[in-house]
Amino acid sequence: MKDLTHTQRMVLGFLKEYLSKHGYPPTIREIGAHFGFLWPAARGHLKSLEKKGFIRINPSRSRGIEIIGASYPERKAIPILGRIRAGSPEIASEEIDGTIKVDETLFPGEGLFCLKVRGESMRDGGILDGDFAVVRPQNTIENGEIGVVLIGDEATIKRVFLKEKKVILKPENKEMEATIHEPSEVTILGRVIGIIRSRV
Amino acid sequence: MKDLTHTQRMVLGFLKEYLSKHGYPPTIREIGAHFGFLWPAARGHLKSLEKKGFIRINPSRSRGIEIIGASYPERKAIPILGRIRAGSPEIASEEIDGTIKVDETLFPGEGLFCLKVRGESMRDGGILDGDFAVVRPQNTIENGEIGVVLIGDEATIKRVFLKEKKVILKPENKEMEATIHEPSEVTILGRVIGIIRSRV
DNA sequence: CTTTCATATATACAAATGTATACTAAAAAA
DNA sequence: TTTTTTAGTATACATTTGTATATATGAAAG
Repeated sequence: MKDLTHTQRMVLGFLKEYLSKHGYPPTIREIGAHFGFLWPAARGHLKSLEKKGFIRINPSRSRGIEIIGASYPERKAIPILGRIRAGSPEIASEEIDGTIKVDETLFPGEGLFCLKVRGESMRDGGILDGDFAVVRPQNTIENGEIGVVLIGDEATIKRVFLKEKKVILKPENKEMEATIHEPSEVTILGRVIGIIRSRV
Repeated sequence: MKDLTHTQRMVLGFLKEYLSKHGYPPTIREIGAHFGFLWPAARGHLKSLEKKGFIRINPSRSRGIEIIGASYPERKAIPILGRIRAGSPEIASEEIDGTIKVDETLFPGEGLFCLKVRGESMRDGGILDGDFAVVRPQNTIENGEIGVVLIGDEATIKRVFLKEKKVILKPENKEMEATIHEPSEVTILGRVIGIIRSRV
């Protein structure tokens, strides 16, 4: 996607702000008035934004500006799992401790779930005790990614390496040692695609 | 809140559907056309919906229909600021790079904003490059909390200590040194109350 | 050096859109 | 019964709003 000029970025910012404030987009004249220039100039910026793919202008419709990608982000509730039952890919409702609602755009994908992080084992990787880890369920994982792994009955978050047919689970903490496992011992539940921390 | 008639409920439903589909509300004529009756009838329904408190009609504004309550349910958009202008407590629209929508319950408070973290200075505190820091604006900060501080023209995130009438800004990174400032040199913009990280 | 693009003013015009009023009719409320 | 609310049709009008074009300047690109 092409770069925006300063003015174009400002106009796009105003569009988003106006939209979230009023629930409908501004008119071309309102945009011009906000920035202090005459409105035909605003139209030029809108045309540029459309050409660069940031917005869509519906011809002849008043306020017919759609912000592409962010128009009306579908919000989804991500369930927070207190415990993970061995071998169950689907989420049982009794395991849901609550939900967190976040932008679809921020964490895309289906079937996401959250885990509350316990312990300091991933501290050096920027994952602290009490954080919520956003997990995308998947059966395999790329070498070196942070995954949610089930060992026996317990789910842990570790950086996962695959080496010589062994699974190496490496904590991001200098005081802790990596553990080596047979592939049959561990089950990959998913990849950590995000962290949400609240320290209110 | 008063009950709606069948037609009114239908109209309200269409409003929500149209809004989520297009990103902007329908015109009165579009509402009428959708239901097959002439548009002045639709205006009557809108007036009723407004009187009963379900929508707000902005006079003389095209598509100026706001759905009260239901449209933006218990969710707030937190603006992402690209840069922070010195000395301006209020948020200028040209500085908004986008928004993140999260639960009110997760990050309560008014006037929150987000900053995209740059650099490794808070790495050991679990704040990584590229994270979004959720900031609650406030003028003072408790000793040892993580704050957003303006030095000159630049905003940085540091752990803030107040000691012997000096302000100590301590990076959470063993390779970096704390800096000591006169209180007049620094402006406390807010406290970091959360972190959102997306590594999709 | 010429062309293009970004930015902006100024103006004319057509289309879209909201406002208002008159009228009818059935159902609900007083 | 009488009045109010709901639900329409029909029409006129003013305002809002988008479209288009001519003009100009400075910066960037070729």
